[in-house]
Amino acid sequence: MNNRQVADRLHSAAVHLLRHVRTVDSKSGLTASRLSALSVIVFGGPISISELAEAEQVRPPTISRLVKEMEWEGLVSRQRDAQDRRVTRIRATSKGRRLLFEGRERRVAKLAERVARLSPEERERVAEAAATLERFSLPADHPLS
Amino acid sequence: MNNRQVADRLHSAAVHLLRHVRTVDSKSGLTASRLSALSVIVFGGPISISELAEAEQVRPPTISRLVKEMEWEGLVSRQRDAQDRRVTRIRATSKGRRLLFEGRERRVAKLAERVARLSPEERERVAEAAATLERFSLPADHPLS
DNA sequence: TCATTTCATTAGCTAAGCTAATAATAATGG
DNA sequence: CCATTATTATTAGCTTAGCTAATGAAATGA
Repeated sequence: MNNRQVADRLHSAAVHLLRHVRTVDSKSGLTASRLSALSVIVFGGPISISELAEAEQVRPPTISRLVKEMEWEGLVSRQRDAQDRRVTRIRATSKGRRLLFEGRERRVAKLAERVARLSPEERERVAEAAATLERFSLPADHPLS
Repeated sequence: MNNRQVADRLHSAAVHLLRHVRTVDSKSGLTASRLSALSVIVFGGPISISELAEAEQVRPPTISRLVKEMEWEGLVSRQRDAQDRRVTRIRATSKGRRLLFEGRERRVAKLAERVARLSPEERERVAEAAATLERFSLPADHPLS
């Protein structure tokens, strides 16, 4: 299998994998985008809008609105940076942290059902590849990398 | 690594992988959803709206609109089923086939850049896992499975 | 036959991406 | 030191893609 074929399979698998896990989101109140951003905020510490946008590979206005909504819902809070007053630092509230873990758990549980169906050999290979993938699909300077 | 951890990594990798490849879509005129649906139409032969919706794991109205737009753009054509006149069969036009291959190529090329950066061992493991994943992230009755 | 079921579409809502324009602040050069 | 430029974030307004509910049209079946 050449690079292109590997890439093609990865692409197709990723698309369908996410469609599959998305089915549990209605219960959690956290969509894929929010889960992902919240995860960066929780684990990547207080972070600015532009840093968050870059980490999430989207444009600042997209994150700006996401944060506004999450703030409204009490999942995150903002604080003006004392050194540079243009910047606001975003951090997760305890409610945000709790919802992240719950929402993640739901998605991951859904996926884990399928992981559990694999043969031990397949599971092993997928586990190894997942580690590699996790590394290579993040931008080099992603806060979680 | 337990099932949950494997699943967690897969989830995270899939999210960022798709964000990454999405950056090339503006040039192709084919978004992720269209690429995916068109792919099912091209390889899964003439197919009804409901079959397509199930294959894509979305609701019929979502596919209905997608097909309407792709038809408008000359990528697919419809034909009433002679046996059951409620059903329309969708098939790709030659333009649709061409655009699928081009659009896919762009996304996949973007991904392949990263695949190419892996060590031979990593690449091998990812390739094997991709095959497994492709199978397991599709519903059992997906036309491409 | 007529009541029910099935397939597809339409209408209308939400979420999440984008660009362009604007406001506020910081940094810089004359 | 002030005026200009650059940076950070937001707002406005557009698009795409998901959803449910309601509707029309065709098939099925009691």
